[in-house]
Amino acid sequence: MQRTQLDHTSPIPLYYQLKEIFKAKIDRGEWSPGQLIPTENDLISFYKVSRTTVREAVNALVIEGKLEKKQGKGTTVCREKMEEKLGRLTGFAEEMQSRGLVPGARVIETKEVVPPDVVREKLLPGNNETKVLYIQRIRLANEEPIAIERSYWPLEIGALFKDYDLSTIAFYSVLEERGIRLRYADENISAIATKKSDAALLGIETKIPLMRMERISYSTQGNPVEFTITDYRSDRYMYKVRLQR
Amino acid sequence: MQRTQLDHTSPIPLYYQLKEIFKAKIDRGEWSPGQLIPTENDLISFYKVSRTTVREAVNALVIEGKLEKKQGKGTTVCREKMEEKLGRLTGFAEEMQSRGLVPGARVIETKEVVPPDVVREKLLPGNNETKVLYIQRIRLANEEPIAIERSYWPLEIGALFKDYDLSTIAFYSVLEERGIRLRYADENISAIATKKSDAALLGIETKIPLMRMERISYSTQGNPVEFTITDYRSDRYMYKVRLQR
DNA sequence: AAGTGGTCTAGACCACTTA
DNA sequence: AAGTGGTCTAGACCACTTA
Repeated sequence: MQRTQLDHTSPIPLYYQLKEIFKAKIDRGEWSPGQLIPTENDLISFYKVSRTTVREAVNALVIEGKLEKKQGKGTTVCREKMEEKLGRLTGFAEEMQSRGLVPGARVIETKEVVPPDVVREKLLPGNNETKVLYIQRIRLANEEPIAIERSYWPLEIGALFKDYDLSTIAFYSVLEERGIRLRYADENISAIATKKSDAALLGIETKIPLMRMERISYSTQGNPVEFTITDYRSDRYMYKVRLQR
Repeated sequence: MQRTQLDHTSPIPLYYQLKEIFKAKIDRGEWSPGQLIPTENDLISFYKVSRTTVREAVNALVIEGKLEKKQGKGTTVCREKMEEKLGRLTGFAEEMQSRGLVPGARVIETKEVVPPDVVREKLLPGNNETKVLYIQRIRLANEEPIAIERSYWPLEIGALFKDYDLSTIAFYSVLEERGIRLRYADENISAIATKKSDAALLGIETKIPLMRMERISYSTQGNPVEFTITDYRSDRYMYKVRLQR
C-alpha cells in the first residue's frame, strides 16, 4: 500500500514514521491482539531501513504497552489492557456510593477545641493557640456502623458547615461549592487494637482490630484544610489504592 | 575509581552496568541535580564503549525520570520532584532505604505450589492447573522483624530468581535487569488480628494487630507479575500514600 | 539447526545551541 | 565555528525458543 511507505525526504524521523505505520496497523486490526508481527529482518527488508531504525520504532510501542517482545519467539500485539482508575481523593460518601452502598452518619459530638499537638502542627503550621472545630461521627454504610470518624477543621473552614446537617453533609462537596478546591491529601494507614468504648460504638467485639486512616487534605492554594482520623472495622472495610511505577 | 569500571566478562549487559554506575553517581551526588553530566563522547572514550551503549544507558535513566536530555546543550540530572516520592510503586528494600533503615530478609520457605483460588484468579487469568513459585520470608529493618511476606510468582518469572540469594534479593531490580518493567500495582490494605504463630515469627504479642497489604503488580505489557501478601506489625510500620483530587 | 530478538561496534550526517 | 545530542547505516556475535 502506497500510504504505508516511508518518506525518506521528510524531516520526520524514519523510526517515528515507522512507529506511526505500526500503530495504524494495530488500530485497524491488520495486526491483531496476540498475533505475531513480522520479524525484524522482514521489516528491515520490506521498509529498506536498518535494524536500529526498526528496533527504535518497535521499542517505542513496547514502552507504550501496545507491543510485547519475547526473545527467541517474536513480537506480538498486546491484548487490550484494563482501565486505569487511580487512587483518587474522595470522601467517605463518594467512596461508599461507588461501592454501591448507601452512606450515612450519626453525630456523636461537635465542639471547638484546642487541638492535640500532632494535629495543630499539621493543620495550623505557624499558629499556636488557635482553636479548631472538632466533629466526631459514626459512619454508616446501608445503616450499618463502619467507622468512627474524628475530624479537625480550621474555624474559618468549619464556619462553612454551620448551615448543614452534619448527619448528611458531604464535606468535600460543600467546600467545592464555596470555592475551596482540594489538591491532594496525605494519608497514613495503620492497624490498631480496638478499645472497649470504640467496640461498643461500632457494635463489634474487641478482638476485631481497626484500620486507622489519618488524612491531611490540602487546598489548591496549598493550605491544610482538614485533619481526620478514621478508624474502620477491619471485617467490613478494605482500603484500595493503585500505585504507579 | 576502580569499582565504577565495566566488567566485559559479565553476563550483565554493558549498557545496564553503565546505567547502574550512572545511577550511583546521581545518588551519591557526584552528579548533582541541575548539573550537566559528561558528554556522550566523553563517556564513550572514558568507558571504552560505543555510542549505542552509552545512549541505551542514558535513555533508560531518562525514562526513569532521573536524567534530562536537551539537543545541542547536553544532559542534566533532574531536580528531585517531591510529589513523586509518595504513592510510587516500590519494593520493601527500596522503601526501607528511603526511610533510612537497612532492609533485610529471613527466608522461611520456598516451593512450587498450586496457588489458592483467589491468587490464581488474579495471577494466572485463564490458566487453570498451573503451579506458581511461593516464597515466604520475614522482612527485617535494621535486623528487627517488621513483616511476614508471602509472595506468589508465575514460574517463568520465578525462574529469573534462581541464581539469587533470597535473603538479599531485590525482586524489582532483578525484574528490570531482565527487561520486565512494572507499570502499576493494585493494593488492598486491611487490619487483621495476630495469630500466635505469626506473633512468634515477628517477636510481638498477639494483642498488637497486623496491617495486611495485598499487592498485585502488572508489567508494562499488562501481565500480572506478582501476588504478595505482607503482614506488617502495626507498632513499627505505617503505610503512607498521597491521593490527588 | 534455524530463526527469533538482545547486545554491541564503528562510523556517518544531521539539527540545535552557544560562543 | 565548535560542540551537543538525534538519527541512521551495515555489520557482528550472542541467548533463547522451536523444530
